[in-house]
Amino acid sequence: METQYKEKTFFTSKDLALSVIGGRWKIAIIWCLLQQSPLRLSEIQKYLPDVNQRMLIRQLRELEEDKIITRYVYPVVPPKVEYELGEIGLLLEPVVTSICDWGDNFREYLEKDVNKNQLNKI
Amino acid sequence: METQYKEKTFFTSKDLALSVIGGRWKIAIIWCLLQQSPLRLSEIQKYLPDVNQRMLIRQLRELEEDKIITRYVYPVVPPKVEYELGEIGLLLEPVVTSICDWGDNFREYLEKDVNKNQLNKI
DNA sequence: CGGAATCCCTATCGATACTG
DNA sequence: CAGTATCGATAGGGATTCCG
Repeated sequence: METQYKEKTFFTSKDLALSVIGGRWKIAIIWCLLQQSPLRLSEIQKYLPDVNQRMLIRQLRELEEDKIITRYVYPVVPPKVEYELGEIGLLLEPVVTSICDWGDNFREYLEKDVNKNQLNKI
Repeated sequence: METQYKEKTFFTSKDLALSVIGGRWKIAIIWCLLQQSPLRLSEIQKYLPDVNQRMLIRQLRELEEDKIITRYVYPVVPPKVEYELGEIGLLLEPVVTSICDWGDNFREYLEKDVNKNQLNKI
């Protein structure tokens, strides 16, 4: 989902939003930073073990370009970098929450389905 | 985002949700079906001119497998097929709404930014 | 520690053409 | 109309190495 909003002239709200948060791991990253903030790269990696480092860094860069997150570099040795949600990024909380809520519903729905199938087998 | 929840044993709610609705065009498709339902393939294409037909069909199939949408085939010539949100799919309305709302906020945020930059140039 | 860089492979995407 | 088929392009991703 690397269509940048900067390149296009017109967007509906959903297209604009999806161009920014539609990336493969972006919602997951934002979820992390809503759980705890700021986070160092290595900490995000612990939250998201399935994402390889290169991808994670790419997605973090894109989010940074779009001002969703802020990246603080401390000039120390060894390096210390912290990521944090910006003003507009924090407003994504309802999006993440509604997705998690729906996930809960979907899980229940799946379990109901399993029960139904088990009943059918009797 | 073709990690199917069926293959994994454990998921957080967000991972489960993202495995189902995280696909490239799925939120957009669900958005369409919340605007109007049922919709024929050609009608969805009008809503989403940026999505090519093959991708659209693939994503529709995946959503169908996951019971998010229902596909009705009328046995007529020429073919008529209608897509509709299912019970659990309809519950995605808050997700889509919150994304659109955030898109509005982000647009405002961008415009503020433009103004700031213009002021800086004076 | 937090990356950048490289190689390399696969999955997904997208356009076009074709079909019942 | 609602799809398949095909093919080349691109994004995703793993592993490893190197650097300040």
